[in-house]
Amino acid sequence: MALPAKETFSEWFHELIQAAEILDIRYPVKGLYVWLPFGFKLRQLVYGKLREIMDRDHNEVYFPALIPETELGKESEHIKGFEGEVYWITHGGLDPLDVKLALRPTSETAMYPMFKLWIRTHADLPLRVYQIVNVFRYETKHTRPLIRLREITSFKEAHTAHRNQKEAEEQVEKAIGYYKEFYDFIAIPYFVIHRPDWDKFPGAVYTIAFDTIMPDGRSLQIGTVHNLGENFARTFDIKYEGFDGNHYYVHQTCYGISERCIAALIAIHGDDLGLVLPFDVAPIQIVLIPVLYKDKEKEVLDFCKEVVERIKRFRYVLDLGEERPGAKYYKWELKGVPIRFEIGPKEAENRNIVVSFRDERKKFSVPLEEISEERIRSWGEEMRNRLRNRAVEFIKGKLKFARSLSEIEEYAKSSVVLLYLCKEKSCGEQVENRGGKLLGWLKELPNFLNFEMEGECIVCGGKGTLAVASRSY
RNA sequence: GGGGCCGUGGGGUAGCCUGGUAUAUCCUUUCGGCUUUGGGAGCCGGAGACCCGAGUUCAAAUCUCGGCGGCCCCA
Repeated sequence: MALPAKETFSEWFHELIQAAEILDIRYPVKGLYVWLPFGFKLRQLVYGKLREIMDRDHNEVYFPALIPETELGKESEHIKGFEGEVYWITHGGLDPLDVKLALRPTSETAMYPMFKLWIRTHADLPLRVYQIVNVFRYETKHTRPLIRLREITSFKEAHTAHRNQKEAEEQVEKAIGYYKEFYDFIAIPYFVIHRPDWDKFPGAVYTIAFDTIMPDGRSLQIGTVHNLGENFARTFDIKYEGFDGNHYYVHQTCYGISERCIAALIAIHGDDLGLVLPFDVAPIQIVLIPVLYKDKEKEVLDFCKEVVERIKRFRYVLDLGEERPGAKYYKWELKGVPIRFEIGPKEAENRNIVVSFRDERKKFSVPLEEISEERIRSWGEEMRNRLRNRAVEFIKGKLKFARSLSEIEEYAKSSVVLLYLCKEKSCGEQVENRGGKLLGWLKELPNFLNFEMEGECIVCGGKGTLAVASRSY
């Protein structure tokens, strides 16, 4: 009944997503999981924010899930990066297909043949579209719910085309801005990191990634932004007619976020009692627990109705179940409900309410008249700030700065390691040989860190930039 | 890529090594009833399991092989 402690992160996470009814992990295919109603609601609320951000200057589209082998294989770097993990449809009924069909591992090669048809002149640019779809990857490593999946069910991928490199660059910056806004909204701290050249997206010119830190000190990539340059445009022959009547290749970008954002949300904010959800994305924002005694039930229930009148604009539950109040507290804490109202005979008599916040778990009384939409929203806002501060403190505690290669080896076992490193591949390899993966170089310093961006390379002593290495998911 | 461990009610488990007990253990869950209700109440009664397939054997949860699934370590 009790959850494993959060210190045993793997077990805690594994049991929490089931106990809190996020996913049912018993689906009989490795790496595929079922979203339960509560989990799906959380997903919809989180992705609602992502959609709101995207809808400002992207159009939502839907492309087919099947990609012919002839298109998937066109861009040589791209296919090399994915060929080991593509699921293939080889038959229609009993007949072998002339051209095999891939279940999309990502949608560049589905979209770009159409981009070629859509883009004719500079007036068609910039083109900015996104879709939220499932993608399939045949993972051979350990699959994990929400983190390493064979069917990623919630891949938000945006694809853009521009007139020149400068505009593509600007789009990369904008994309980073969208993702910052998104992760700030759910109070998840992140690092914005320029991936090493040898670890960029297959077919990209360069890759910027968002990484956060899980409770066990391993890093989790929670978003990527790629500048594709003209690479795909040349392969798929995507050209536009410029002002001068000449034809030019477009410059493209793409950027994505998957349900790993939900994994980060659960893992970073949760505690020993279960989920802790920010007010805006909680499927249930307020729970009312009546404390019923014989002979006084009517007073309490009538007062509950008055309270409900004041909070009906929010997602609330009045829990009239048979359990005792204590059992209900635990149940709704497991589900991460941000605000709890306790209403018993004393409250009914004094016309006040006992309030408790999920993250603090203190109790205090508030007169009924003070319960208003503004008051509740400000509680939600304060809670987001507390969650963010707590997450930042946690992440700072998981960071270590290494001054030597041997320190990297020592620290990487349980922490994320900061170090100065130059861009030479041989120096990067030295770091990776010490355990952990080189995530790359910080594109910008997070506002919660106080470091110089430049320093001596930990390997060769040359000009280095602040870099990050860690064991990663 | 290499190595190891493990599949028993919805969840967690005992039994397996050394095959055989008249009803497969315990906790949780769930259903009915009584009783209770301010931090996981109690009592009574009921429900629910040996991953799949083949083999060995008089007899398989237990031994062997294969499949499927899960976990851990190393690269």
